[in-house]
Amino acid sequence: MEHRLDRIKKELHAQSYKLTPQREATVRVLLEREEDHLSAEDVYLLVKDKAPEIGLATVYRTLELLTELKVVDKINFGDGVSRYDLRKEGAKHFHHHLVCTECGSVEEIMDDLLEEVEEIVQKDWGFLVKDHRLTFHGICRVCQENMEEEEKN
Amino acid sequence: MEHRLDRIKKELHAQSYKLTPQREATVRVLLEREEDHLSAEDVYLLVKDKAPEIGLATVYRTLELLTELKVVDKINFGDGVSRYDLRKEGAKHFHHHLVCTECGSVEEIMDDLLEEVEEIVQKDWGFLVKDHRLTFHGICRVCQENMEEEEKN
DNA sequence: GTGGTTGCAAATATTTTGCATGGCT
DNA sequence: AGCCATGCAAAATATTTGCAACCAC
Repeated sequence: MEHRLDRIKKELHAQSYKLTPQREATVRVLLEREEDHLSAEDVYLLVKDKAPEIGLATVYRTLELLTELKVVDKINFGDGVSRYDLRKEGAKHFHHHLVCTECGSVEEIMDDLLEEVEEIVQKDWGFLVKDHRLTFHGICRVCQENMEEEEKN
Repeated sequence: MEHRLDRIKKELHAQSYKLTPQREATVRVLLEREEDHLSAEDVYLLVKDKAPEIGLATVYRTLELLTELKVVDKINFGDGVSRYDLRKEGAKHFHHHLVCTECGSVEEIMDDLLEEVEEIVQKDWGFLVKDHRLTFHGICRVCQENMEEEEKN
């Protein structure tokens, strides 16, 4: 954890930004809740526990900064809210998501899966791929099981 | 064109919705500008040419309705705006996009490309895939060529 | 008349910005 | 002093909702 914070600190410094207490508190929240997909508001509320004086605007500014530095990815699942997702260390690409249309759960997939597809896109469309976003919509294992249960009744 | 409009009309009727003049004008705009990725505001301005009395709220309501009926897909490229994209006729899945980070152009890919990946997801994660969203970010052919030009100078 | 539909205005929600203040070097 | 960063409030954007009026059957 501290190791990743240090890394982020270095990346900030490399661009002559500072790791202020507010920024540190924000990054810590993101590290602690890595599996979640927090909105700016979510982050704000969690950061307020650590640093009660912080303002929402600062959280937005910090998240924007972290997005620029590619420390987080800004994602959007179609509700009106942007969510922020920490990049895995050393990950070349953004990871994928499985969004369940029944229960709304979001599962992450770290495997790349798209290497072949990217090659096709580069070859056939002449498009130089830098990153991707892949989200599957469907029904998660748990909801499938629940639906089978219901059918029995 | 009329054929597709008819189809949409039937789908509306099947759910006891009507194809009002406002809805028709909206659908016509979407059909005419199929290659584009229009925001609600964009659609509104275009529809106003055909039906000047229409209100923005009606456009939003129509687009929401069409999304429900799976006539259009609501997408989001990360700017704060939702865009609406007509489903290709008979398309099982949403098509993919290539977003150029240099010039902002958006190219569409109709090929499926993901069949194998979906099988993996179903098998390894027990997730029943219904649809997907895939967007590649990178540099389009034209911008790549421009960048090569510049390097020569 | 009934029920879905519309336009307008107001309300909401999310994100951005202006500006005076504060902290660090 | 100079500069980046912050908090607050106001502004800007995007979208949704309440409601009276409207239209078609």
